[in-house]
Amino acid sequence: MTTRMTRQRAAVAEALDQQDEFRSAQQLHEVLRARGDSVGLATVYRTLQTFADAQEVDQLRNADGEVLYRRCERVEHHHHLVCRSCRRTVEIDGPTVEAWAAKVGAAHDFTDIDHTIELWGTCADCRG
Amino acid sequence: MTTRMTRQRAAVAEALDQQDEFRSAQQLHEVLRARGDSVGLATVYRTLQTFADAQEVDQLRNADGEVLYRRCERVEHHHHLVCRSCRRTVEIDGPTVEAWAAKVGAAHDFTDIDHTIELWGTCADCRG
DNA sequence: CGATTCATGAGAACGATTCTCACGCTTGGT
DNA sequence: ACCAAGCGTGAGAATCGTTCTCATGAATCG
Repeated sequence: MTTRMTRQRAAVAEALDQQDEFRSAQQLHEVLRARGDSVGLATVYRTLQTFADAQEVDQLRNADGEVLYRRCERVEHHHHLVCRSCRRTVEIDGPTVEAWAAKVGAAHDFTDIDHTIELWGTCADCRG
Repeated sequence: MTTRMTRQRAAVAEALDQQDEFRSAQQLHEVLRARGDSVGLATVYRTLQTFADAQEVDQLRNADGEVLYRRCERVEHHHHLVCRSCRRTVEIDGPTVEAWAAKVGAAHDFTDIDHTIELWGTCADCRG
């Protein structure tokens, strides 16, 4: 076996599902505490990392360097357009960018190309 | 006044110019120490931040979340293709991606679009 | 039911970065 | 050049997100 089902993992998964936007491990920990499903902070971190490794959640860093997690609609590879202020997120499909990234990498003889492509902006609601 | 010229700032700028690849504040601090131009770590951090704010150096985060700095050839906006292992860097021009990012942002009614687009790969030399 | 072994949690440890604050040096004006 | 004014500096403390430690708890398999 490699992954056991525990009360904690179920709780983190559920808390994650209730969120619409990207959240930090600490925020999710707080959500869990508020719900009464107390889970240790270290466990929240570990669980999120496990989910991310299994590609069950998406992960990105905000400008402050904090890691944020979110369970996205689509499982396939995609990018995000995130509101700087409320974190409202739009999942983006970028076949053009993917191709561009691959081409640029090949052109310079780099392999195993990986790309970090995220868009940040201010959404209509946060503009007043 | 807002920016004074000090021995420390000159030293950091010079150390930065001697580097071909992206370096962390701590690495640059070490470079300075090795050269004999001792500068406090806090000052290195502050100075790099100042340079970055003035867009005199480019800044990005590696997978570990560390911030890396580099004085690039071109001053205009561009992206980077960086070798994961040796950090060899290629400056990339991405008019297509820029346009794509702007269009996607507008399509979802987000303003002040900012994008994080960096490519990571393994360069020819690091492949053996 | 038990044994095995992964998972958990509290707190310590870490590592990068920022802050504090007294002292020093650059600068602009004279 | 000389000085006053105030930004810049540095050593170490403080932050803060994240990871590690390790004894204890609980899924899972037979």
